[in-house]
Amino acid sequence: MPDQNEELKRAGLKVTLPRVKILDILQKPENQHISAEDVYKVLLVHHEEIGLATVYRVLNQFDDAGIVTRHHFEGGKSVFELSHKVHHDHLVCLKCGKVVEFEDDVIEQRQLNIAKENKIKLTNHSLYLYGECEDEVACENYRKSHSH
Amino acid sequence: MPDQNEELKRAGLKVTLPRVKILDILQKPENQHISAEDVYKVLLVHHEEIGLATVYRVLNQFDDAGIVTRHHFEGGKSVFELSHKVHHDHLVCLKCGKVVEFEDDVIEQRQLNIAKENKIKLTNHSLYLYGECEDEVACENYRKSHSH
DNA sequence: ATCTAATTACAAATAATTATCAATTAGGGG
DNA sequence: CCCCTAATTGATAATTATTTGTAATTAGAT
Repeated sequence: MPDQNEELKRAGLKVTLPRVKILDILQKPENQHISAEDVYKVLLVHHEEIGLATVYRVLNQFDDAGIVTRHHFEGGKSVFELSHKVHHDHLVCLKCGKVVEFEDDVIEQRQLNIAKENKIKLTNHSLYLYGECEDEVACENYRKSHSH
Repeated sequence: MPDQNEELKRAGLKVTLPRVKILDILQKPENQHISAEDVYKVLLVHHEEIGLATVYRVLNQFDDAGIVTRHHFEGGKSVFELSHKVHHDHLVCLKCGKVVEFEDDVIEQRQLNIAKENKIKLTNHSLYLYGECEDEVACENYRKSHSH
């Protein structure tokens, strides 16, 4: 019994094919930050007959259960990633779409200070850095190999 | 000739009633971070017969011209604010919707370092802190007076 | 005052996401 | 192991935020 199933049960969710399959997809390194639409596309490629509405529903359930985290990157649509134990922020290349995760204690601490100064209890935050790879060749290669 | 008109001309936009009116609304302190929908509602209150599509179009033109800045706060819809000369980030109370602008040189500097370490040239970033007012009475009052 | 390209209003289109609901299924109890 | 029921799913309609097409209107140069 893979511990994927355990994770679902812990969240009070029945172990169903759509949920296991979607969890599978999220686990793959190349899908670390993936949109609902793209999850759906991967399912199609695998010939899994799972509706788009189900994908959205399952991702929302995973978000509620803390299994995934939802991000609002530039461009309108949400992307999801498996929740990590440690908090981190994101650095995104706008040309190739590469996402680098980082964590900076100094920034975290300053944020707490700023919230405190303004008498607001911090519940969460979002920090996204956007830029362009300095190595253009690597950037272009990445873009090609990750275009859906 | 108010310098609002100058601002429009500088951007290569004709001085029309919808654009002047919308710029007017954005100027008001209570509308510093306002959605297209809410701009439209304010126009309705002022009995201005300006279509919602026009509001969106004008805000996009203002964004292109650098007159306003678009933000993607939590909750799906974009909000706009008049572009300030100095960069700043935002602290938002999720209960009353109050927005505090802040600027932190230490955070800015760390961001540059992180981008550099990852060989990405930073073009822009978004940092939003979300929390809840510690003064619940003030929070509730703010919410009431700003509910659209 | 005239003319033309820019702009507008309105309706219809689109994109992302959510709700509805009948049909199906996981998994506990017998 | 089978049955039952509540949970889940798929298909589709509905919603929300936003954009686009188009015919009519208007700002501002000539």
